[in-house]
Amino acid sequence: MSCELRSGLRSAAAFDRLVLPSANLMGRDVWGVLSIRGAQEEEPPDAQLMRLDNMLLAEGVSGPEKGGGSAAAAAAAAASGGAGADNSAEHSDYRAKLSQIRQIYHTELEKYEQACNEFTTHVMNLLREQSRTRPISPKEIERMVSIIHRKFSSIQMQLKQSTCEAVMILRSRFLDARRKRRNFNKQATEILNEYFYSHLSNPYPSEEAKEELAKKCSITVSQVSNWFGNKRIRYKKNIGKFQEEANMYAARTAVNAASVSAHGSQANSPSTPNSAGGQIYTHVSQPCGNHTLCHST
DNA sequence: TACTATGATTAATT
DNA sequence: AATTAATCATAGTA
Repeated sequence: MSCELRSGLRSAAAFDRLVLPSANLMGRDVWGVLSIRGAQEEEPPDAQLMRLDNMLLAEGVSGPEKGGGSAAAAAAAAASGGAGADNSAEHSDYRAKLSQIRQIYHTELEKYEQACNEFTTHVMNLLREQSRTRPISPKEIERMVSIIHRKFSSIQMQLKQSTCEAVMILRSRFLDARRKRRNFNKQATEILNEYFYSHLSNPYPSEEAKEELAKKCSITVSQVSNWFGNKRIRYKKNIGKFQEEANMYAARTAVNAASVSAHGSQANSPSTPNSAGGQIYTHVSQPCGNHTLCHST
């Protein structure tokens, strides 16, 4: 199910330029409109227009200047699953692109509005001229104006639709974080490895520890969790392969541990880095001492 | 290009 | 809710 979706996204990789379909909608036969009798058949899906408006508003494209954007992005991330709830690096990228879209949208919208006004006054002038040669009822003028406005608002809707599309594409790309996976920098990996190997007998950092690591590595807490999850399983699967690494970090942190003992003044006892020279991490879960099976009740 | 390393995601498990 | 195990998709490399 998600495979189809993903493969779809994969192939739709041409999103390097998030260009809205150009504003040449204006070039369409605006002039011909006036001669068209049945301007009524401009399918008037107010519902759809509302939907578009709502979405643009929700995504922070049509809302107030700034501030709505991040909220919308957070909402979007949360809606997707919540795993990528707090990315700041990617977030800024997302926001930058979103504001790009937003800017285009606003410029275009303004252009349309201006064109609409210009066109209206132009037609009015024409009518006024004609009124010298033939009588023109106010009703007719009204009708003309309403036709013009209807036409322009339909063009506006297309703009809104295109913008929505662009936002959707941007969002799906943003959400599929695997696409632009980056390796952590050397320093971050060092820090993580250092922690891992110095807590080899129980490589499960607490929430606070994760936060600290995240800060040190300039990555998110969920990334820290991911890293430890991956590391644990991969280490366990092939301890031999990691032996070298383990020794290296064990030696390194042994030196470190001598000088650095406690830098924060937490009430809690620090994690007491057990120097696990060659210790093999074996799932230290001893919930109920003697019992092999610990059924609740 | 094929292979490995690695970060992210997902379903299952507890 | 946190973790495991499997898997995906890309980055880095031979």
